[in-house]
Amino acid sequence: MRTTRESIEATLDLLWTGLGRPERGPCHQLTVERVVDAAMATVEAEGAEALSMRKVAARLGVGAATLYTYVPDKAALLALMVDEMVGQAAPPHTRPGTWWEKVEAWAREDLASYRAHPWLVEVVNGPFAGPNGFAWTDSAIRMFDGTGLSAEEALAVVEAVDGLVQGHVAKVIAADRAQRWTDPEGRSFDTVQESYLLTQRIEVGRFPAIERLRAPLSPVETFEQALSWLLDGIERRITEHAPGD
Amino acid sequence: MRTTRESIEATLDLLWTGLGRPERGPCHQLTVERVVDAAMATVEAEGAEALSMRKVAARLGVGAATLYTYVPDKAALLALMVDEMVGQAAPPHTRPGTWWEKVEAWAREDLASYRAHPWLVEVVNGPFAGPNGFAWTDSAIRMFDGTGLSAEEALAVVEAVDGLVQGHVAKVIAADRAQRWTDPEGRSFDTVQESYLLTQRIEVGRFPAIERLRAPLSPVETFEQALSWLLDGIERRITEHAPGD
DNA sequence: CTGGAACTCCGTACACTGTTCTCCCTTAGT
DNA sequence: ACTAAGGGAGAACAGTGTACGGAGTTCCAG
Repeated sequence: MRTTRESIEATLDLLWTGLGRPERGPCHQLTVERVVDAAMATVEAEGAEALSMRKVAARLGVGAATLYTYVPDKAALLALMVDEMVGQAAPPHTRPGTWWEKVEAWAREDLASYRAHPWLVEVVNGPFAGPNGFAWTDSAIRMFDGTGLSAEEALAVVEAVDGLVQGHVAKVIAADRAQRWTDPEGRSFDTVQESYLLTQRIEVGRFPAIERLRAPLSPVETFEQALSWLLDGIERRITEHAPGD
Repeated sequence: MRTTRESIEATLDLLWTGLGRPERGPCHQLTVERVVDAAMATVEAEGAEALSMRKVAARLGVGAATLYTYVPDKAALLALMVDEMVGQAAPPHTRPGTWWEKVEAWAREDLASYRAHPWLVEVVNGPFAGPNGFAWTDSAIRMFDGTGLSAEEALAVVEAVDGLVQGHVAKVIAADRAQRWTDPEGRSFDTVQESYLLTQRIEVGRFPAIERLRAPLSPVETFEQALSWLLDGIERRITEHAPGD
């Protein structure tokens, strides 16, 4: 898992141009695409923590060391997986509606995609940018064509919304996991922790503001609120900035 | 790293009441606090990925298996570390100024704290809530005393801002790392990647919107923008909701 | 047609990881 | 003094990423 300069350039080559045929020696038995697909299948089935080179290799019917013919690193493999995943997302600027509707639809879809593929969260903020990532960012900036925002400002807005999504993703996924987990008697993690706290540990009056809570919002509802507030603020910025546009 | 019901309850006991003296057998050589402190020292010095039970044990001059007398799990140790860290943060509602100023100050300090202790990011969204976490949340809700917001809404606002912070934290930390990393010739990761892309791979016209970028904002500047937009939206909500308050 | 260079594939090995088992020895209560 | 509870820790287990070296394959130069 160590990053050397050689492996950086090898990874960038892989992202942008793929792997060429060898000029001598035996033909390739596999392709980079097949390796990436096998890695995606494993991670989809078993989660990010269970992704290992040996498992990917086993899925391809190949020795573990063979993967290093196609991919310099596990980090490079992850970068390829992320770019593949980004490539499957719809280009945001082609959605119908106003900039508000485009952003809202993209943000919701983004959250849903993270929930469906939780492994992405732990991996998406790697340092590498691939062609699909660039194409996506390009399209995202164009969501604000016609609003009068500069490209710089549009990118800042995109990163603001993306930041909000990613921040809530961690909470939503944690909540998903805490509900899915069950002990031998079938109780969820939340149930166990809540009953422990209520019956045993928390004295009345110790946390007065928390006691005022009656029906806290779910993480997804909180996300929807936060998104609308942020979009409100951005709208004010846009109308102030270019009122005649 | 497996979570069982026993280990959940043991962890909760540890968080809320600590570890009692043994009634028989030899005295404890260590305390839970010393184990947690040693773990914090290791993680502070070497990062989250390098934190291992053996290293913590070595720092205490003790065998690795001994730690399991004090702590049921690595997960429990991490939960204790997080609660300890949260306990060091200033209670948000005691800051001076309006709710806006309190939130802004807290958010900036939060971001700074994550940058100073990047290991927190990967660990803070665990399922466990300890006494310091509860106290902090309680204090955070109180930032909105006098605004007319209900406790539920106040909590939603807090989580919205926290989500924004956490989302940007990942980007800021990634940027920090990419700048700190250097190859044998002293070039940073960004430099290597950028020169690779500019000189070799990206044809003019492929990403027109990105080409319009002249001086993109830094991650921290983007965060400041996003925060002010979000606070704008929240202010609108507050004044609409309780205009006479 | 024949080296030999270049290359793929992969068994093995190394230095790690979290955790359990088992044994020894210290300690407190009776 | 005796017994049982329980702390301390060495060894082991099933994993991890990846470096190395050897075996076998393919192509090109002579």
